[in-house]
This record gives sequence, C-alpha cells and structure tokens, in this order.
Amino acid sequence: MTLLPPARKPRRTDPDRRSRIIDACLDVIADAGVDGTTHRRVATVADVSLGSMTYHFAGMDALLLEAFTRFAEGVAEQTERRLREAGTDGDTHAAVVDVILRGIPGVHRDLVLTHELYTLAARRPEYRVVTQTWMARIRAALEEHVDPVTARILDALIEGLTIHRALDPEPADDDVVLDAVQRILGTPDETRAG
Amino acid sequence: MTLLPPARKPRRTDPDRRSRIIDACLDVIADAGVDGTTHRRVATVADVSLGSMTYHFAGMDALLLEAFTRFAEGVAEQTERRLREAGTDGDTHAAVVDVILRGIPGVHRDLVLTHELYTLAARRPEYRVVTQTWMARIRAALEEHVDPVTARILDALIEGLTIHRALDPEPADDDVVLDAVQRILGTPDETRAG
Amino acid sequence: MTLLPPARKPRRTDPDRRSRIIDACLDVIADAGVDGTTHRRVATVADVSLGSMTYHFAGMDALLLEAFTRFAEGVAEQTERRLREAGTDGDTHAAVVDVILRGIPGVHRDLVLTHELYTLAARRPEYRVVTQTWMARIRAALEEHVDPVTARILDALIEGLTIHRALDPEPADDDVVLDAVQRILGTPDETRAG
Amino acid sequence: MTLLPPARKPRRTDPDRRSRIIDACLDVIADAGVDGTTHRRVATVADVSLGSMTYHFAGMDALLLEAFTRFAEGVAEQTERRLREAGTDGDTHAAVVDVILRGIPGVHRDLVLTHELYTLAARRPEYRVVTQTWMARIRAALEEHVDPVTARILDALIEGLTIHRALDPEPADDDVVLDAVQRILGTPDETRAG
DNA sequence: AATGAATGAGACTTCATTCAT
DNA sequence: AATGAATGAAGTCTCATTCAT
Repeated sequence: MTLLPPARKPRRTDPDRRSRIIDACLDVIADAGVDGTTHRRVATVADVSLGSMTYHFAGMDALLLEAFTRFAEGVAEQTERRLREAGTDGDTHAAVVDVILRGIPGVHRDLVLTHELYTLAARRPEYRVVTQTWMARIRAALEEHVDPVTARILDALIEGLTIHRALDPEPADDDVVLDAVQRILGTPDETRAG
Repeated sequence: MTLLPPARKPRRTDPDRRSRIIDACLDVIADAGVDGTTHRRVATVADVSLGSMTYHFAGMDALLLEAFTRFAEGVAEQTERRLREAGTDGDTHAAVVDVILRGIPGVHRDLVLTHELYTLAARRPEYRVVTQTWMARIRAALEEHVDPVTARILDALIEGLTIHRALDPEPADDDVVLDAVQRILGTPDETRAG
Repeated sequence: MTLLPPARKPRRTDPDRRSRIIDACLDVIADAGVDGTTHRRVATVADVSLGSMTYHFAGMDALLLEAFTRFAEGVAEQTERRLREAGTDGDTHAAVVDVILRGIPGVHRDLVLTHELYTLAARRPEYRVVTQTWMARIRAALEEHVDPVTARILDALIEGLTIHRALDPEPADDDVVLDAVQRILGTPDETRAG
Repeated sequence: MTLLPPARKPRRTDPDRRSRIIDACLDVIADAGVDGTTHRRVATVADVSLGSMTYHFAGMDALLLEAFTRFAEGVAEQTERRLREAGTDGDTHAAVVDVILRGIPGVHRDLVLTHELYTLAARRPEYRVVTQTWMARIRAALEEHVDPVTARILDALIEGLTIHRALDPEPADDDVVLDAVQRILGTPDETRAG
C-alpha cells in the first residue's frame, strides 16, 4: 500500500475539466487579450494537458465562443439581479444609477473582456449572437420598469457612460450619472412602470 | 552562378511610402483585426517590401499607434465639422442627431476600427492617450453648444447609441435617437448656447 | 483542396532526440562557429524538425549551454583518465607530457570548440561556470600528483602550450614540451606526490 | 554670414573617417562580440553613415581583419615596451611577471578581443596571420633576454596564466606567478641572456 | 479519456548590401 | 566622396494541431 498521493499527474477522474478550461480561458483573455490566448497558455492556467485542449474543443474559436457566452451570461445575470433588487421599491432611478456606477467594469477584468467581445462581434456574426442575447436580456430587465423606447435609451446611456468612465482619466462624477438618468427618466415620480 | 528573378526594382523615390504604410495598416486592421495585422500583410497592401516595414517603424506596436492616431484624428475632425456646420443655425439637436445617425460607424470599417482601438486602450496605457485625446476633442466641440455636464452626457449617449446601433440586428429608429437627444437637451427652444 | 507533399511522417518514438540535438549542435559549432550555429542548421544535422529545436530547448542560448557543458565534461573526463592511467606508475612527467602532446586539440574540432567556449565565457558569466568546472576538475586531477601551486602552474602551461601548438605554423617540438614540464616539476625523482 | 555651425551633419572633409571606423569596430566587438558586430552598429558608434561602411570596406570580413590587425599590433607594442623597459636592468624575471600580472587582459576589453581573435584564427587562416605575427613579435622580444626554447616556454606560460587568471573566480596569487617564472628561468642569477 | 512529443507554417526582426541622389 | 532608403534572405521563436501511446 503506497502512502504517497498519485503525484497529482495522472488525474483519471476529473469531471469539470471542461468547465475549468473555459474559466481559465477567460482569465487568459483578460490577461493577454484574445490574441494572446493560446492553447498552451490556457492549458497551463487550467492545469490541464495540452492535448486536452483539442480533445475537448474543436479549436480556439469554439473555446472562445463558449468562454464569451459564459462571461456574458454572468454579467447579464448580475445586472438583472441588481435591477430587480434595487427596483423592488419602485426606485428605478437608483437601480439604473447603481448599475452604471458599480456596474460591469468596476472590475478591470470585465472591462477588458467586454471590449474583447465587442471587437470580435464587430467583425464576426457568431459572436454577435452573444452580444445580442446579452443586450436583449438587459433590455428585457429594463422593460420591467420602463417602456421599450426608454429602455433602449437607458441601455445606450449605460453603455456609453460605462465605457467613458473606464477610459476617462477623470471619470464623470456620480452627480453627472444621476443627472443623466433623471433627464431620461424624468423626475422620479414621473417614472412609468413597464 | 545564381539566376536571380527579374526582381521588381527597388523604388528609390517614394516620398510618402511611410504614410502609405499607415493607411494600409488601417485597412488591414479593419479587414483582419489588430491580431491578424502582420508585417507581411500590411507590406503587401501598401505595395512595399517586407524590409520596409521595420525600416520605417520600430515594430508593430509603433505602427499600430501611429495608425490609430491617424484614425482617431480623422474621425474627430469629421465629427467636429459636422457639429460645427449643422450647429451654425443654433440647431444643436439636429447636429447631434446627425452625428449619431450618419456618424462614425455608418461605415462598417470605422466601427471595427473603433472597437479594435478601445480593446487596445482597455489594456494598454499607450493607446489610452489616443482615445483620451479623441474624447476630449468631441467634448470640446460639444461644449461650444452646451454646458460641460450636458456635453459629457451627450458624449456618452452618442457612444452608446452608436455601438448599439451597430451591434443590434434591429437598430433603433431615427425617432428613438431624436427622442433621446431631446430628453437630454430639453425641447429645442430650451437649448442653451455654449 | 490543397495537395500536401508526402511529408516524412513525424517520428513518434525517438527517445534520444534531445541528446542527438546536443551532439549535432557541437558538430555545427565546430563547423560554422557559435555564430553560424542556427536552429535550422542544427535541426538538419540532427535530422529533426525545426520546431523540435525550440520544443526541446528554451532558445539557442540554452542549447549552447548544454552543448558546451557536454563538451567540457567529455574533455575533462578524457584528461582525467589520461592523468590517472599514465600516472599509476608514479610517472607524472609522462602523464602531463602526454596530455599536452596528444591532448585536447589533437583534434581540430576540439580546439575550435574550446576557443568558442572561451570566447563566450569571456563575455558571459553563464558560460563561465562551464569553464570553471572544467578547470577545477583538471586541477583536482593534477593535485593527485602534485601540490596545488604546482598544479596551477602546470595547468596554465598545458593551456598555453596547447593553444600555441595549435595556432603556430611551426609548433613546439616534443622536446620543448618535455623540457617545460621538467622545469616545472623538477627532475623526475624530485616529483612530489599529491 | 551664418553663425550656426553647419549642424554637424554633412561633414564634407573627414580624413580619418576610415580609421575611426576601425576603432569603432573594435569597440563594438568588445561590446557585442564579432557576431554582434554589424555595419549598422559600427556606423553608429563611428558616427558615420551606413553607406560609408561598404564604401570604405569591401565587407565585414575586410573590416574585421583590419580591426584585429590594429588590435594585435597595439598589444604587441605594449608588451614589447614593457619587456624592454623592465628588462633594461637585466631583470628578466620582473619583466615577465609584470607582463603577466598587469598584462593584456587587465583590461576586460582586451581579454574579450583576444578570445574573439583566437576563435576566428582557430577556424580561418586569414586571421591566423594576425595571431602568428603577434606571437612572433612577443617571442622575438623575449629572445632578447632568453634562449629560443625558454622563450617558447615563457610565451606559453604567459598565455596560460593570463587566460586562467581571467576566467578563474579565484585567480592565482602574484606569488604563484613569480614562482612559475622562477621555475622556468631558474633563480635570477642563472638567467641566460638571449 | 488523456497525454505530450512532434511538426510546418508563419510571425517579427535584423542584416549586408545596393544604388539613386 | 558620401548618403540612407530600400530590399530579400535568413534567424529566432510561437502556435494550432496531430497522433502514437
């Protein structure tokens, strides 16, 4: 009877190998960009053999697509939750402001991933499915509070402010964000329910 | 004795070779993405020898930086011009709407280039000076019509609507854009001059 | 559909590929100098694909270091053996003379390799550990016959005579070598045991 | 009448351009090795245009040969002078010891250049002319003090000790050097004049 | 199911050299 | 006599992918 552990190498049973690769892939993208994302690097981060990469995924593209899908779903869920929670008391203003101020790219990682995804989507339809689904979910969440046109406008505002706050060396004050939301929603009591 | 191929003679006089390379680089980025942009491809498009690439530019990074700088300057100029012209009659609404509707990524090429630039800027400070300069110019142009806070909000709205119109399979109607601008600027007669 | 060339199949089983590359590297250095030693050339001589080079070695430097280490070890072993064998009967004179006369660069290849190594060592500390280990072994072997100071002097003499015999169009007679050794060791019967 | 100097660029008259290139070449070799010595680098160090390089020298080889010739001549002269001066009082011991201890590669630059030259000479006859001339001059200088056989042995000793002192992390004491010289020359009063 | 050695394509870059000016 | 833009060859290295084990 051997007392040593199997030395960690062979790892016969490893059910979430595939899932771990996807997570590792997102980490690598955040670190090195889509274009610095290679099989080798992802395999290393996932602690998986090189051969596993092409065993589990048809190619880098397939992997990237799954990775970005997971990413977008995560962000969408989080946004939905915030809008739902902050909005239960009917305070749509606060909910939207919260999404913008503490939203997506508070974390640098998410900012980078978002842009990498947009860049891919701008060029390739496969990835546009991901962004469109994402957008649709956000809009649907907004439409539980406001009418469709307002939702569209708010959505665009969130997008623009988020990007600019991230790239801007002197990001907009919280006041500016609040002001913007008010101009679009009207004063709080005027808010229309979806 | 080796027989050399006819070998298109080196062009000794070619004053704007450097500039042509930059333009070619933008074309290649638009076509193949920053990450598909290789010396070889750019050289081919610019009709220049491979060796010329690193003769004129220290490396791909230096070239990309110059290319994106040129791109951003072009777009900024064009936006400034539109805002100035459309706004001479005091009609800020129309000017802004025009910028959004017929603006930057009316051309697909510009949409792609913009995202490629943002992605680079999200990760690397060198490129952030390009986006920051660009943003500053747009804002300054807007501030000739409206106050700084409004300029910021409008700028964000332009950004967001532009992106969404490009990624959206059913882009927002022109009406939505007009509506959005009105909410932010107030009804036309309330517009404050810069 | 592209027609691929017959493409000599990848050899899956080739256990001493790495070792073969190192040997090939030494051959190439001897032929073409460190500075003519390229991945391509070594790969060809080792009958290995170009990609194998950087798969097995982090870079040319890593390969060179291993190659020179192997070379120095080989030469040191051979010198040790000669000193040991020739010296079993207490005849240190004969042993040392033998090392010089039939020593290292009897083979031209070894002379060249030695100089290439020294040149590298003169400039770069990584390679100096190779020469230092080598020197230490020779000295230790000599110290089994003579005291440390004499060992040092003999070692220097061996070095100098070896180099000069190699570069000199009229190399020193065997007599001169014998004479030199005698001056340093004293007449045979005076030899001190280590 | 312009007060500004001609801006240092055109340099119409520059008589020792050629010589400056040779000196620069030696500096570059010392810095970067023969194999890091390129036209561009030498031109930069010599403050000379790239085109000048191939104008004045048929190729890198021709330049290297001239450079090493100049180097070897300089070192030989210096050694001759030391032997002559230190030896005027008949003290050959002191002269030789001085050459070894404060000799050639006291300066690191010279050590590196020497090895680069030896490496070239080991492989290529053109360069062997340079080393042979150098060796011949040293030997001739020694033969003004001692007989030819002793000169040969001393020469080898100088070579070996010099190299080992340079590559050795614990170089031989001055005492060891003195001891070695005495063993070869005999005690001072036994010294034979050439 | 999993591995990792092996491969060829292709990326970036540096270089010696040429030659119109 | 001197210049420097231009070039193609060649070097190092990285990569996605294959496939015997």
